[in-house]
Amino acid sequence: MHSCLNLGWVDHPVSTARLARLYGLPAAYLNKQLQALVRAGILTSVPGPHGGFRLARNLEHVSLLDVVVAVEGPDSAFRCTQIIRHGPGGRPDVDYRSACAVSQSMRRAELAWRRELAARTLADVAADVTRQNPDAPGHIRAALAR
Amino acid sequence: MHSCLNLGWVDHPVSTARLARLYGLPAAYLNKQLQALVRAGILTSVPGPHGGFRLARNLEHVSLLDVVVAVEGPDSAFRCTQIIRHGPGGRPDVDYRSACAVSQSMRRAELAWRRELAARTLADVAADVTRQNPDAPGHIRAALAR
DNA sequence: GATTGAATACTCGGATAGAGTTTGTCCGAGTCTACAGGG
DNA sequence: CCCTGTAGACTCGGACAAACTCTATCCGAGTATTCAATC
Repeated sequence: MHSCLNLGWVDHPVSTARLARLYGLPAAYLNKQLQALVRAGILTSVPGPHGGFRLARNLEHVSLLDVVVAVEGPDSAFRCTQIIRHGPGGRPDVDYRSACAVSQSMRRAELAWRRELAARTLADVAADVTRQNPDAPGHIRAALAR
Repeated sequence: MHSCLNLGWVDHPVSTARLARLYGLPAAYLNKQLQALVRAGILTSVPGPHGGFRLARNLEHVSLLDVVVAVEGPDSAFRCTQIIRHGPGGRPDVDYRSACAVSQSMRRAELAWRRELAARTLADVAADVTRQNPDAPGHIRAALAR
């Protein structure tokens, strides 16, 4: 998310090494995550010299949920193992991921989490950043200038 | 959670082995989780023959969040590593777990999740179970009878 | 027959290994750039 | 002086190990029961 925000301040491709150096991160590892963002259509990659990553679309059109799903995967955090299928009164033909009352409650909670993340875009977060720390964009632009 | 619900149908201590046999679970592993629920004050343990676990308080007074916190631990699922502390414009004296805009948004989403879990008690879930499957309590009582 | 004592079986409780997922690393394929040689 | 070809360096991309968390297991401490011996 921070890398996406940083890319929002500039308008030219930035290499993984440059982005990683901002926070002292392992470049190869960050690259792995950025690739996931490319597969999700959030970033685009440019090979060769002067290449790197840039935003595929405006920050307004990228929700926090988009980023989370891209990095963490599409599976929900709570996974129902259908445990009561093997219990007394359990039927093999019922899908307890939707029928089990416990699973329903857990999914409802996770849905609230996702709803909150979906309602917030990276542009909203960027606005908060500039409000709280107006010279942050300048710092980032300077660090990412060619 | 299922074990707590099951204990809600009976009023005598039930051993780990009995509870585990309901779903074909490893008894020693379930015991570990039940111990966590005891430490959290949700269950009480009774040693010796005819011992086991029983509810420490009524299901109405146990929220899903209580169970989750007892088993998963008190730490939030999202942990801010204060990454921007090492970036340009980062200050060592600021706690970015509360100051960072990204962290704020993630925490807000997790708060929505916790709020949902806190608003729902095990008694609510038990009511759903009896509504959807009225003979489930009978099945469990029969399986857990001395 | 009632009581007391010890032995026994059953329970929880925390310390100890094994699998799975996340984190971190490496090298190869592709591409733009820059330079040198020739026209 | 301009053009073209080639070598080089830089980038992403996916395949490969290490660390950590979660899952699963084992054995010891404690307690109610039960049985037998005694009063």
